[in-house]
Amino acid sequence: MLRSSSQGGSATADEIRLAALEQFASVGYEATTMREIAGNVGIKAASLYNHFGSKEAMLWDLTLTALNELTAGCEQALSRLSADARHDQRLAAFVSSHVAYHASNRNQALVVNSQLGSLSAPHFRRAVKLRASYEATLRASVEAGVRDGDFESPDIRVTTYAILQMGVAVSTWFRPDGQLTIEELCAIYVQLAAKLLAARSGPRKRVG
Amino acid sequence: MLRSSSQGGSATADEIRLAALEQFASVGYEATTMREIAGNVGIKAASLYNHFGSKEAMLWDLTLTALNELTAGCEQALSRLSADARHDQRLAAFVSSHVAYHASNRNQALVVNSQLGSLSAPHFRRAVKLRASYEATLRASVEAGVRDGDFESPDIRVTTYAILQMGVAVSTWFRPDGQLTIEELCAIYVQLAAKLLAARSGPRKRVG
DNA sequence: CCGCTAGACTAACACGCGTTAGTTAATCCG
DNA sequence: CGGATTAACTAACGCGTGTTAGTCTAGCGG
Repeated sequence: MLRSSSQGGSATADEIRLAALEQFASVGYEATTMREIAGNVGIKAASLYNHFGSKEAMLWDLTLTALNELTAGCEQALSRLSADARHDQRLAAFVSSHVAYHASNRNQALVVNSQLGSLSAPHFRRAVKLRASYEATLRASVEAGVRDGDFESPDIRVTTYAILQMGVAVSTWFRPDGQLTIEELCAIYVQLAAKLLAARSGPRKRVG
Repeated sequence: MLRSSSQGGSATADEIRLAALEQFASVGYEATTMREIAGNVGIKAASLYNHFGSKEAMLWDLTLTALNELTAGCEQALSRLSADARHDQRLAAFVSSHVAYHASNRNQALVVNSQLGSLSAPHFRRAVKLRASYEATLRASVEAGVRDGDFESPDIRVTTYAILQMGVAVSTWFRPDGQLTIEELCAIYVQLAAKLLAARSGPRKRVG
């Protein structure tokens, strides 16, 4: 009875992921029923268990891939920079990838940002750790910039949260058919983050 | 059988409000059971119906008072300014009251910001309207400042959301026993908002 | 002092939930 | 071509939900 041995790869599993994600994002995990998810895929609730061991397993699957994609996007963006890139360039790279993710993957972002509490305790802890390490990446960047005098901030931790959070909020109001393209949006947020961290004297010249 | 005629005023009703608010904020409306709320008050679930007509009525009660208090705080802060206050002063007043509310009333803020979707459709619409008018207050302030050249922004709407959202996020991480007092916190956010909207040339002198 | 009301209680209902068991039709591999 | 596997199905279970009905008791006003 290894019902749940091959969890994951099939095309149906991806349809389920999509349906679950949409439902979790729009009404929340607790308010979503297995029968609704199944209905949106075109199967019966019991058949979901051929692909996922439980409802919570779906949420965990979605959460994990979302957090991994978010982190990967950020690391990729930073790795594209030359090793001696200026602080404002690193900041711009992070913010741009952050905002792009939250605009392109609104449902994933919504789930990660408001349904984590429905995970089992161990999964919740792992998710929080992943998110914390993502946040630490930005904080380190901000700290370095402040240390070198390129940035100025009344409070590094608070400012880091502010930058992250204004990007996260994009997932709640951005619409792809709206007035702004994702590229324009990223550019705006890069400017906003730069202003938030602007030093009174303007950025220093790098001392090679 | 006018069970629900006198909804509201008693001391028990307030205990219920408090218990429901805490539960809604910490695990969400859908995951909260009437038996849990009742248990935290020290009564049985059925007795809740002597004070509130339904579970949704509790959420609506909490939502409405939260939105009203938020709006009232902001209006009060703005009304304390002299009529010819500078744009940066108006901005500071708004941001300060915004952040103070979200730091002092974390549970209320959390409910308003992530449980609205569990309201009935009519109540949901009213709540969204109230929140929109609150947001419009800030937007108008930003627009006026930009028009007069005191502020500069790559996109007024996006910047308004950014300011609001970085304040909202305070409710998710602020702890009253942490390193920052609410006053310090407000001061930080006032500075951040000012930097976000800073004009390259610095604020103009007012032409009286 | 008595009747009324407010507000607690117990008991129960109808329903929907996540999940399991067992079965059946299609599809893939040797 | 035949056995095994995949993945759908129907049926059902046990439980917890929001809510209602009806009862009991303490306290207040006339």
